[in-house]
Amino acid sequence: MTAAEGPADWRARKKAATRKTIQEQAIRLFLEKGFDATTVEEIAAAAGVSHMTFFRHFRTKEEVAAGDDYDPMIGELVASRPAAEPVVEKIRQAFGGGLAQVYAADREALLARYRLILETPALRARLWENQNQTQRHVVEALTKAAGGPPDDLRLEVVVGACLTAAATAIRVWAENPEGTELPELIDRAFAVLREEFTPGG
Amino acid sequence: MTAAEGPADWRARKKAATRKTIQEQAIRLFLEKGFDATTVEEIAAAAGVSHMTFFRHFRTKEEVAAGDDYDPMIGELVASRPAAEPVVEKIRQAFGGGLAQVYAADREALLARYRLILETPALRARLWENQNQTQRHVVEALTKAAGGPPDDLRLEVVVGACLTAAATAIRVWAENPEGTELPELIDRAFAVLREEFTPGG
DNA sequence: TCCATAAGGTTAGTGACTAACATGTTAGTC
DNA sequence: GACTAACATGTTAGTCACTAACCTTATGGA
Repeated sequence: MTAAEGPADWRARKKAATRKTIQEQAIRLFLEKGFDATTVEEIAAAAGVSHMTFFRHFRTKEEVAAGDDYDPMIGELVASRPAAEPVVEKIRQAFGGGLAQVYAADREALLARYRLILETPALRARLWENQNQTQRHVVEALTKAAGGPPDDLRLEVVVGACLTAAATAIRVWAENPEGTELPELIDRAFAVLREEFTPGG
Repeated sequence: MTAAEGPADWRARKKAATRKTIQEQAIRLFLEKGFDATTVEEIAAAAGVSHMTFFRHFRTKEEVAAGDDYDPMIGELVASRPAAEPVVEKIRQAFGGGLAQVYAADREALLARYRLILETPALRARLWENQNQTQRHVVEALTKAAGGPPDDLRLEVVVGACLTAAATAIRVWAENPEGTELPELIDRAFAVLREEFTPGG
């Protein structure tokens, strides 16, 4: 209770704390016993709340493990790149840069989370839904950054290919984290796009 | 009961007939009332079976609407292309060719099914899972077709980009079927890949 | 003091999906 | 022609994700 506190500020903090506790307990249990073998009831109990509170914070059991917290950020990063830069390069820089930070700060957590997702069908499905949503955000950001809406199909295909490349790099990394490091893999994945789709081919 | 009938042949036929009935009734109800508003119990009743029979034929409610019947075929089509052909061209030809047939025979059904899938979150997620599975099949087929396992990341990225391009074309088509026809869109999507990822930028 | 608000709890559902067990029908065997 | 194994299907009784309606509690302001 120092001084500068908004009206209902501590409420928000408490709510965020509850949310964080739920998420931590959920991830812990998922890693310990597997996603399917963990019930929402257990997660709620471990977090000291009722199962309704769980669902007030997360719409589904999948969302707590594979929710997408970074999505709006990616859109901004892409939009804030120099206008003259080619689309592929914008995405590559935005994505690579954003991920490098998470990677440096939290490599082990990122790895554990992705392995969990990749080995759980329900979470994999959810991850793709996220990727598609990211794609929509990026396409929207790029459309706004350019003048009029240029070529919908073109933009969607390019962004889709880039995100697929990035997702592939992450997948390959998670499957063999002892091998090449993630940033390097992302570089390589984008290099493949450039090399493979040349007319001289 | 003519003559040439395998031992347990008519069993298989009856089973296939039941499966087909369930699927037809399911799709009909999904299109009439929406996916979420249709219960498995209703589908089973409409098909004249119990809900257990439904689950013996389809593992989940999603599978009956967004199951992937063509997956093994794609693998074979890709593998049977001339070895010298670039990977992108193999996939483009295999995919384009296979889809053109379905398209010519069943355009309306294809459209209805895709619209249903695209407007239902649960089915969209399932569709992505399918695409990933197709990707695995194609990568496997190509790895086998080549000699040793060349570059895993390279192949995964290329195949992923191609399938994403095809999926984007289908999506754009389903969202606006009055516009450009699907085969044309697929051509364009692949053209975008070629044009956009050239080193010259 | 009293009331509005917002986080959380309780309870009673619905519906997808599973496991265990029962039934009828057909294919081969004696 | 009865006998049995195999198999598609049915019945029943669950578990668990998720929802809706309603109640409780605690804070912050009037």
